[in-house]
Amino acid sequence: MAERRLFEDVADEIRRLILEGIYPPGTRLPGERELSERFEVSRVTIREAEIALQATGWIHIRTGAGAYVASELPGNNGRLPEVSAFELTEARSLFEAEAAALAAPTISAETLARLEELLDAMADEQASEDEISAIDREFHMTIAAASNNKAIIHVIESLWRMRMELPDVRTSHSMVCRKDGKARQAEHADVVVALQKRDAAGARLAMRRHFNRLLESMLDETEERALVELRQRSAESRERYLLSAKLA
Amino acid sequence: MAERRLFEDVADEIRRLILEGIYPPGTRLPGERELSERFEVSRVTIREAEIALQATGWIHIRTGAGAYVASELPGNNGRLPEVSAFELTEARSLFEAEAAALAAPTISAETLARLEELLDAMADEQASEDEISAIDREFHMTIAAASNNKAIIHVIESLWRMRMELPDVRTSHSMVCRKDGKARQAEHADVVVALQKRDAAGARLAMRRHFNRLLESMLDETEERALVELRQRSAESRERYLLSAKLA
DNA sequence: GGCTTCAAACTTGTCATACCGGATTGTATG
DNA sequence: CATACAATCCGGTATGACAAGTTTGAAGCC
Repeated sequence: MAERRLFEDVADEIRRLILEGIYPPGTRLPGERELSERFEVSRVTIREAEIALQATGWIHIRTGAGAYVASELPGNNGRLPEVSAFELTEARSLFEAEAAALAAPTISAETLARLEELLDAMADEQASEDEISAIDREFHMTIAAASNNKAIIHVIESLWRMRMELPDVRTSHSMVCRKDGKARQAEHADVVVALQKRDAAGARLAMRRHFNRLLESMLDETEERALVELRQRSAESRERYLLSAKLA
Repeated sequence: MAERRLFEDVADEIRRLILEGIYPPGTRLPGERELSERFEVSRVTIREAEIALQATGWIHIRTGAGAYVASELPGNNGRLPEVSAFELTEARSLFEAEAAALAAPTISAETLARLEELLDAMADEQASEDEISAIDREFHMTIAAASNNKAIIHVIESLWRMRMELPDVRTSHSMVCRKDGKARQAEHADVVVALQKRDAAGARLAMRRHFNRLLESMLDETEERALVELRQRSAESRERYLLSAKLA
């Protein structure tokens, strides 16, 4: 069970000490030799821990001088913030709609052709959930890329990462997406049609409708889940009351 | 000056080999002993390089089995993409306008009061460029925060980081911002007025106007700087970038 | 023949020790 | 008082050794 590597434990411990303010930003950590005595590990292990911490931006090692706590802790930088599925979908609704509007006037024929291919691919009944998801991603990222703006592409990419990597969001989506295939298909098609017409306002509207429907589905799903829980709980209490009745 | 540490060179080299496809994702790297012979360094150094690569997500070390290239390379994840000042400003124009529109209906009196304070603070003639910049940041982030959507806040925060941390973008801005204080002041005030009226469309428009003016200033600046060779191209860019203004 | 078992071979994990060269610091010198 | 220098501290790297985990293939069993 304790199959972790030693230097990882040491790194976690040092990170903790930094977070607790024992070693505030900018200060110098004890030398490798002193730390190796304090943690009762070899100097090599301390070095490995410090190298891992340096690679992730927590400290910064100066040859011959010592290891110093970074002035700005990594915190959430690079990591994903904890957002709800609602927040994420709302943000995508706004941002991806603008990306589509921006792409509409200048989108190329090749890109439009690719989008149509993706529409067909997604219509395939016997595709797995993962495959569908990959196609969905490419559809949205293709439109984002057509905005021709690397900042926008980066933002939409990071929103997609939240969609895939945050557990709560992932489950929320997989619940909603299961039976919404048809609706999504139609909405995607609407977006493509607007793009084909080079209609910026239309593309924006179609993209917003897509996400707003998703938002509504998620709200329904939440209500449904709450209802199920409620029923289950009342069933339990019913049982409990019946039990006490029997006992009486 | 080139006093880099050995293990960093080794790590860079291994990273390069991975990127070049010599070691495709999922494959196993040669053992530490073999690598130490090939690079003509000790096994300790190889270990340090591999630990640094693992900490940044390039490889994944399995005790007793070997080091494997990560199936999904980190690429730019976490790091800032290289975007131009134009792209960034265009993205902010679209996204921050939507954030303001979203914030307008529900923004609190306290937040509005804080925004007015910030307006006054920015009007201060004798503030340094850095202070102005900090106030500017708080102004935009306060509005983003009022959207009450953590995904949106995260996105706008990362856009601000690009503004501050990408050298090219930074110089572009400092050139434009130097004499534009008055214009910015008025535009910020317009945004606040619209928010006070809980006018979503007005807030969106005011925010777009703010960034579009910035965009035009930057284009002018570019033209001035490289008048001869870039005139043709920047005219195209102007058309291209001002498309987003027309869409409003 | 095909499947299971298990030990040998290989790999990473950690350690102790040694020495080099850069950084710091305190002291002696002008 | 400022400067130069040397003692010392510290990180960087190398070597060799052993512990512990994984792979692999052959022996043995069904």
